[in-house]
Amino acid sequence: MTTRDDALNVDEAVRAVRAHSRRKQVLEAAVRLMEQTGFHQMSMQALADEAGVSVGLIYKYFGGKEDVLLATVTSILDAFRDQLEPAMDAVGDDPVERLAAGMRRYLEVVDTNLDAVVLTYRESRTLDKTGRERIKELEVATAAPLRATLETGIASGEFSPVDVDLIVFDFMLLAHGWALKQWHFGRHYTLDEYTTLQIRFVLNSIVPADRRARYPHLLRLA
Amino acid sequence: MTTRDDALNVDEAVRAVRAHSRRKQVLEAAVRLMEQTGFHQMSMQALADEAGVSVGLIYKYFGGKEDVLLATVTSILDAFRDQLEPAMDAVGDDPVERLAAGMRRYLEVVDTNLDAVVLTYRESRTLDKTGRERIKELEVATAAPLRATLETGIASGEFSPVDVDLIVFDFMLLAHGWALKQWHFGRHYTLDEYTTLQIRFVLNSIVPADRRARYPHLLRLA
Amino acid sequence: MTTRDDALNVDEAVRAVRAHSRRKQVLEAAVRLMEQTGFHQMSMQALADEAGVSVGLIYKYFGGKEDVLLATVTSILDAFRDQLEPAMDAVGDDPVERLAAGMRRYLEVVDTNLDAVVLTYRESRTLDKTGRERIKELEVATAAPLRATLETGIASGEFSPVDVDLIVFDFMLLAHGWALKQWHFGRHYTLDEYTTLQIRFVLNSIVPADRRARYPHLLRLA
Amino acid sequence: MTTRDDALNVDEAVRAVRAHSRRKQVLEAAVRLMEQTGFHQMSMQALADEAGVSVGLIYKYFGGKEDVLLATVTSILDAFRDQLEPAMDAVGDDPVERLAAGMRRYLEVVDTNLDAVVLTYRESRTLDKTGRERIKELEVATAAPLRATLETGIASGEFSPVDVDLIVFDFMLLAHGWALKQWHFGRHYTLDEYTTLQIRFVLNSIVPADRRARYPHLLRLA
DNA sequence: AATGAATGAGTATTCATTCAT
DNA sequence: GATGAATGAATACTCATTCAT
Repeated sequence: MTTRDDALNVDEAVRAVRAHSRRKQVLEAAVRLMEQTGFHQMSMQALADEAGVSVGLIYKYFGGKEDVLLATVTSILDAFRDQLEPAMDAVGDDPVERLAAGMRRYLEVVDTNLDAVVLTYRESRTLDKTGRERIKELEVATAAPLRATLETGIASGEFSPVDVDLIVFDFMLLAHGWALKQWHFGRHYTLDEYTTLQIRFVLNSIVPADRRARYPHLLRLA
Repeated sequence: MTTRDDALNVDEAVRAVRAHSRRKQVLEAAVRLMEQTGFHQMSMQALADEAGVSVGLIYKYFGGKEDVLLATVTSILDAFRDQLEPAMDAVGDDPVERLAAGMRRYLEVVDTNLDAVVLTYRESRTLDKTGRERIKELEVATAAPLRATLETGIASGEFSPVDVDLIVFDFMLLAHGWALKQWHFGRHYTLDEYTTLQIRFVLNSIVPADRRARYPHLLRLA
Repeated sequence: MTTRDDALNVDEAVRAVRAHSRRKQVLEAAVRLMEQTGFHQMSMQALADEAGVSVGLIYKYFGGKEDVLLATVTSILDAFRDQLEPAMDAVGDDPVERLAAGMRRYLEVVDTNLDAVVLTYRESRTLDKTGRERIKELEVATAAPLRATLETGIASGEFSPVDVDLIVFDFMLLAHGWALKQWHFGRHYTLDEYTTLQIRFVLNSIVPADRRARYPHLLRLA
Repeated sequence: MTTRDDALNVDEAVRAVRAHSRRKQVLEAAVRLMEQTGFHQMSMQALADEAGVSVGLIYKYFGGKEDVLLATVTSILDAFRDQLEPAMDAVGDDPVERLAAGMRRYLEVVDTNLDAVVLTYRESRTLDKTGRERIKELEVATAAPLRATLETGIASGEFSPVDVDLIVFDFMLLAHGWALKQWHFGRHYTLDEYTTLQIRFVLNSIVPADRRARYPHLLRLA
């Protein structure tokens, strides 16, 4: 490889890094604004001001307003995907413990992205068909680790033979509920309380009665 | 009271009826349109066309576009409020049976208002503070019959001493999930299957193990 | 027909008249503005101001900016179509006299629409395919009376057996030239001089030498 | 003059050549793009891409977008100026032959610059006053050889005593017509047919009847 | 009561031009 | 010399709302 090639590669790398940082800059501003007012109320000018760039530049890095929305929602779902598995691996092999750890981390991510989660529900209809499909795929993929543990646990008897798909989506709904009904839950529970109660609610339903005594820290009544 | 007064009253009554019917006409059109495109995409002209009235007339019956939204969402929540209690009364006094019947009817209402339920989540941020408060109150009020039965059942031992408020909101989330995740659930379950599975999921968690045998029709595995 | 129907028809008629007058109002303003600056330089806001209406209203009567252009150009071509034949009929049956009269009137119309004619050349590429086709058809149709007289005259020997289509287009080019090269011709000739010279130029070429003496008022040297 | 000065001069020469080649590169790209879409639709970015240079560089060689247009149109008119006289000289001294040869070559240049000629008509109003004056001067200068021959011929009796200026402009209009009305003429004639017919049309009008027999190759009917 | 013509503020997007590297 | 990232002014079009009839 010649020096010239090196220079080119360096240039490209620099550009890629800058592009990524610019995108992040805009996406973070977008989340901040959409939290307050929603996607439709957010003008591109306002977005530019909040991000500290010019309007025109946003169009260099995004296809348009809708593309900003898609990227915003996608980046949130990526956060779920990247954090769930490590958290579950950290507690060992017991399916019940793993599931509980996954749920807890899931809720932590929801809590740090409260408005972004709400956004996912509010604005998905705004996206075009392709965008919506992408989101749905990601949402399913996001919960894969929970699904896997549930299946393992059912096979080895730690869980009742429940409908895996339903339970996973149910838990996601309850977790998203922390964001969706924040106006209610936020007034009555801390995140920790909410997490503990929901984990107990789910496990109570799917751990066979004769095995519950093994998980007093998870299932003990308040 | 004179004849003239009577005439006036009749006139007033006629006017009131007509006004009510006009409002309904517009609201139904609004739901149809918002289902397809969302609130922001719905123009007042399109609403007028769909409702078969003129634009100007809508402003006689509603304060503005946002008021149409508020009225739309409110009318949906009213449907919940009006239908839950009768359905529960129809099955007698047993708290478990009553709760199950309430849940089933709740899900039926969700199913006949799929898009309207989604609307509730999508557009609530669009409303002003007053409107949002009104919606939240209604949503809480809507579930009151379920809450009451749950409390009764806990007091009499039919249910474990769970957190009532949480369980009620959890169930509402799961019920709304039928609409919110229709793209997923609609492909995998019929409404009846979804209902049966969710009722079992909830009851499994909150009916004490030693009482479950009494409700084989609700808790028997599929 | 009932009174109600009459009322409806009257309403419709009123609306049609108003619509036509509004369109004319806008088109005249459009010609004034495009004369000065060209189509692309004309903003819809400026057009609205010049026409004395609001921006929104223009969109009630026209599909968009390009539609305004199409309508403008079309209305000019209509003027040609409506004026040529009467002027030719007024001078009787002699083909040479008829042709000369047609040319003269054609040039008068060009002169009263100087900028509009230039517009036709300048902005036709701006129109979409359908629009361009429409313009071309109209332009051909516009010259139909000239074409007919030329054919008649060739058949009866008043004209040499020239290529009719070419001569007609040639004359149109020369007539449009009064507008297109106004910066040059306008400085050297009056409209009347230009007309006389061009008619003589064309007739000299297509009237057989032995018949020229019959038209001293048209062919006499200056 | 020192070696150093020589080196500088060589540098300057190299730079001048490169600059000239760069300009040509951009102008050719500009013609290609404007042919397709017109001046206003051509973005500087698109021009840079088509020319294979960066946007910034265009601003080194041209004052701005309008300057590119002026240079483009000017370069086309230069082509006319450079080619007309040699073609006329090649056929000898006879004014009629010279004029015919000039017309033929003029039309050949039009044919190889079809879109550029149209451009001249379309975009002239886009230029500022100075630019427009420059174009007009060039256009007059362009036809100088035709004008000269016509004057010579009139003096020596080969041509009737016509208005020289008018005839020259008339011929230019007819020649430009091959480009302006290409949509019509292109379908009915080849370039050669069009040329022959137009030359005959003009000469028939300006060569005295008693001299026409001398030019059977130019005036014979098809 | 009912209409729909008219308004004009609001907004996504484009693009000529500049300038740090 | 050469690049292309960054700017921000400009503009077509939409649509909630009003009001004369």
